[in-house]
Amino acid sequence: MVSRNDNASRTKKRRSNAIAQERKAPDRRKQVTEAAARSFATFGYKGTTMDQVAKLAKVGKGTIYTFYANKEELFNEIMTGLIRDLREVAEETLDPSLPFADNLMNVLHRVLDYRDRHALAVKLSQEVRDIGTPEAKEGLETVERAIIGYIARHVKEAADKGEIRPCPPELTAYMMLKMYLALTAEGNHLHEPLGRDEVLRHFRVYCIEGLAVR
Amino acid sequence: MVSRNDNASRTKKRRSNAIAQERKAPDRRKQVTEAAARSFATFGYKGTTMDQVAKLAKVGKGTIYTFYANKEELFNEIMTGLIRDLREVAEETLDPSLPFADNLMNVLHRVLDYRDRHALAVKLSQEVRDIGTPEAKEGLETVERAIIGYIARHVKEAADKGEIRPCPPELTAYMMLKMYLALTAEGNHLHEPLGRDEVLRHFRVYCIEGLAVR
DNA sequence: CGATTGACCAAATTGTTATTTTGGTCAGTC
DNA sequence: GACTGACCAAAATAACAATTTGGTCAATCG
Repeated sequence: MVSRNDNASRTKKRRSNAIAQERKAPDRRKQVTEAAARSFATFGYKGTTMDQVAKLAKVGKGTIYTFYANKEELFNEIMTGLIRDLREVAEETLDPSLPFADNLMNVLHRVLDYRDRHALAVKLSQEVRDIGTPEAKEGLETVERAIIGYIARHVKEAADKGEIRPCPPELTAYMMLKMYLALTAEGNHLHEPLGRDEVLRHFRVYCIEGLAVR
Repeated sequence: MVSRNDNASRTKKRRSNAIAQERKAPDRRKQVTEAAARSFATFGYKGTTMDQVAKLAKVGKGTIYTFYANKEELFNEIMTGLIRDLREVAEETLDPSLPFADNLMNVLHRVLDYRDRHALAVKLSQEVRDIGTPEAKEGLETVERAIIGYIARHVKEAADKGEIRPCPPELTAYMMLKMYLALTAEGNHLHEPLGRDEVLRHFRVYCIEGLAVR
């Protein structure tokens, strides 16, 4: 449990002037983090060994532990990065002058393009399904909560502005995520995998406009 | 695989005039089937042993095999019964003179009351989640397909009549089922378990009316 | 005589022990 | 002092023994 690396992950010191990072001086931390991201996305949490990460990062195993106290912390960093990336995509797509529904569709549109970004989530879902790795499960739930929280804030805002009907924001965000997953999940033999445009079109109908004729 | 019981499940012969079933003459088949239904709902597929069923049914183990060739066939009968019951509830609730949306809500209303009828499905879902019993998984998928097929027929009909927007019936039915499960699934710590009325109210919004203001 | 039963058996499951793999450390190298 | 990889305890896996379970059928019963 305890180790000399209690504060390892918060290593801020990057001495040797930050600007002259130009050539050489391989950034160990980046190597490790990227190798880990690739490995987790390819082999899942269990399937990723620290030796594996070290080899992929072309780094001695001990080096990993100068940045991350243990495997779980390394995994957390990767998952946090996923959340950060998603939020970033959303943030730079959102246009406050547009209606909620348009923003929703635009963000969806962009997120759907990051198939590789999904690779991690897909692999982890499969891992949870097949062997139920607790760490993978918890990681995914953290991402879900983050996404739901993010959507919920915007739903509440839109509801307050009268752009959409009044509705419980959290539950609505939850339903949106579920619909998104139902439409995109390929591990489902109940319906064919849908193309990006179909996903968008159907999401609009089921979520925004409703089935009722008007 | 093969056995003397190839046609066991299709035992139709119930000699000794069918009417005088009044007293005595314990109906072995019924005993077995009901005991199995109770056992599967309580202990799941794996947790149910043939000895257990025999004891519950107060019947020798061999007797079970005069009606069902094996455990899987017995399980199938139970699952088929569940589908039949659900369809029956729907059928006797449906009123052709009412709009699609009203019928949908009415059926939902009635189905939500059969908590005990859900017990089997709930137990099997849990079993699939926890230990992934393939038979349980397949059984649930059969039920899902039946429900989706049933809903899809009515969706298509309603769409043809112009009662709802045009939409792919199968996919729409699939989404409806997913929404229902998302709203009712209690194994979900992402949101509180909803009461019957809340489920109904939200289902109407998310599925029929949509979030858009009109 | 056909319906019913429970001891019986092969196969699958579970419990147990031996072997290997893996997360994490740290003395030594560069 | 950043970095490494042989090293170790603990966890995972494989190999094997003991138990349980699905399914059978000769014997029994009504």
